[in-house]
Amino acid sequence: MTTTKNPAGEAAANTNRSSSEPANDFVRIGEMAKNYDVTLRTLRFYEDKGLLAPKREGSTRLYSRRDRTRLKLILLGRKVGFSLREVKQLIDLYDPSGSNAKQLRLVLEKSEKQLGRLRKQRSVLDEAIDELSAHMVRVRQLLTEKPASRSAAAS
Amino acid sequence: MTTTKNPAGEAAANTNRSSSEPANDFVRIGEMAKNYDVTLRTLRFYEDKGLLAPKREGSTRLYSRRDRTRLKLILLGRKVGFSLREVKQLIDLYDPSGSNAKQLRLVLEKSEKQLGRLRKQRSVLDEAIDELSAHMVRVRQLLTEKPASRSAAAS
DNA sequence: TATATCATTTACGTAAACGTAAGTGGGTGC
DNA sequence: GCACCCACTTACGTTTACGTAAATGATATA
Repeated sequence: MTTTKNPAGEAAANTNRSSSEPANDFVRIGEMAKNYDVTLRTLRFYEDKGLLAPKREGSTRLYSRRDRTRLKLILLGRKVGFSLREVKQLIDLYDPSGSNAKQLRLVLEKSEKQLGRLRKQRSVLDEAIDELSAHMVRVRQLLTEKPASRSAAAS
Repeated sequence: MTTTKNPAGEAAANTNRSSSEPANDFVRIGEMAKNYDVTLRTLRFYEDKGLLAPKREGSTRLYSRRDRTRLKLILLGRKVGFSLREVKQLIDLYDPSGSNAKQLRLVLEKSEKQLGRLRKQRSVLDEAIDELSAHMVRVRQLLTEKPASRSAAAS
């Protein structure tokens, strides 16, 4: 009995561990973390927030291909600036496997809004860059001028 | 004795209150907040953090022109993405009124670093925008195609 | 059997920049 | 003399996305 007790009679083709091929249908949390460059904490956190729901073998989490796809979506969502709450909403729409019609439209809507927010962020950023550059120009002038100048470096 | 007791014998040319001209040498926190569009809480918070140090008339804060200049700098710093801690460092450099030499250089250094961070942020943002746009394209395709398509909307 | 590795849960901690409530004081107008 | 407004202080609350113990369980290897 060195090869596990096979607790629930489930699919237990759990041969070698460090196979780098993601051909295994299920991976454990460690692999998952490595493959997607997130921490274990993050994966558990996402689960806690209802974003992931891997199956369990006893207490051990097993992530399926669907879970991996979901994680990819989550990470994409995060990358493009959605909060986890929003990501969850979007994923909850996607998931009911009936992603047929207005669900996609809703995703588009949200995406457009987010796109707007991103563009605005970019303009704010550009403004900041401009102002910082301008300020640097002023400081440089103070440096090259004779040190006989007064304050007046604000605005 | 309807015109105040003039508590400390200080300059008390405190004539009319709602003068919209910032010609008064000292303003109180309410004016300050209005003029720079910040909350009272913010001003007190900045003071608590050592970023501002208005003088007091009794317990009432009075902000001088220098204080206003400092606030402008603070807000500029915040706008270009410095943390309050960083802003404080920069201002503490500026202020010793001996802003002669390497202080300005240091300001420039920090500013260049920050500029780099801002540019990087922008590139991240641009990437996000691109990815979101790309994703939207895919979703739109799923919408225009006959609804006979399968999953595979990730990545 | 002892050890090492990977996993689990619970739960408090962190960072930034204030928001917000609660209770109080000072000065002014009527 | 009371109502108001503006201001003050103290101090806990908020938000997001995890980090970081701490204590324990399960599995594999030597």
